[in-house]
Amino acid sequence: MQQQASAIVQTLKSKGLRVTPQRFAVYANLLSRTDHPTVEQILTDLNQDFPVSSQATIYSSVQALREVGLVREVLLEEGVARYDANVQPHHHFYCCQCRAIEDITWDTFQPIQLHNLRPGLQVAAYEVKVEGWCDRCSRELDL
Amino acid sequence: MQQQASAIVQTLKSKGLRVTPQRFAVYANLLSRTDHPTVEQILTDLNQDFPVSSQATIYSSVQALREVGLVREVLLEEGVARYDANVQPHHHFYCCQCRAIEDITWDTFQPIQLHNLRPGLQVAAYEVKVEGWCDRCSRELDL
DNA sequence: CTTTGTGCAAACGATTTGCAGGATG
DNA sequence: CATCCTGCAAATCGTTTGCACAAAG
Repeated sequence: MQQQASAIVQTLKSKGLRVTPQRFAVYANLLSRTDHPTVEQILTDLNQDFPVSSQATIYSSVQALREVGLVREVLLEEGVARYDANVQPHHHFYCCQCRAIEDITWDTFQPIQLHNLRPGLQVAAYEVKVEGWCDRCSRELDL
Repeated sequence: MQQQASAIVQTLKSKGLRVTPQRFAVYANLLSRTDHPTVEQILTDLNQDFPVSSQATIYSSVQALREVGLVREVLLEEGVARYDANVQPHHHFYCCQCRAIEDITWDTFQPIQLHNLRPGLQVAAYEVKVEGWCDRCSRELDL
């Protein structure tokens, strides 16, 4: 998932997006991590050393990236949207304790029997959402 | 899922909840519908003819019902929490167009192969989230 | 009569929006 | 140079909270 800067620029252009330092930084940041950060977390990360982007711009960048299919929104807990540059279909594991989110590769599970759904429903996508405790948290809680 | 008023009262009491008109109304309302309403929608529905409850009280009722396991929160779209009195495990279908939510019974799909998950993860629950278009919307959109 | 719930309004936090400059293609 | 983006601040919207009063057990 790691890409050269020039490759990222090409990707953005190929989707018809103007390449700005802020948009580049947001997408590069999302590509470099797998923890599905919130806008707040991206903001903190980007502006760590010196100001790179404002919060409003991160919202709009994420929105733009989402509209062209380079980023997906992940809704697993109340109140915050998280973002993911991995747009390949995959499932999610959510730790109820530390709230970490972990990807589960698509072929971990056998395909769902969508033909068992009642007729009339048109399926665009699906995913399995698994909840529980990650290694560390289950150890700390003695499960 | 339809229950007598007295049965609802019994259920609430058995969970150690004080029975108030507002709490009763919220739970009865959730039991009577399968569309996973938001707090706003419950409020509108309850106060249709005459005032029954305030918004803040619905939030707190839903919270109380959730804590004793009579109601579950459903997060399928950004920005709003929806509530469901069906606490049996089941899956969800979400219509991207009209935003309707429909339950999918648990045995529609074969059990997920949880043992394929990487070791260390403790699973508490899972569900399949299916997205697409419902009958009406797929017809209107000519899919 | 003690404890808990209700309703109002104010507070909050995530997200959106309006708008005046500024940068991109 | 026309278009789109950025950043700021104000606005919005769902949800939470503080508090005085009321109701439940």
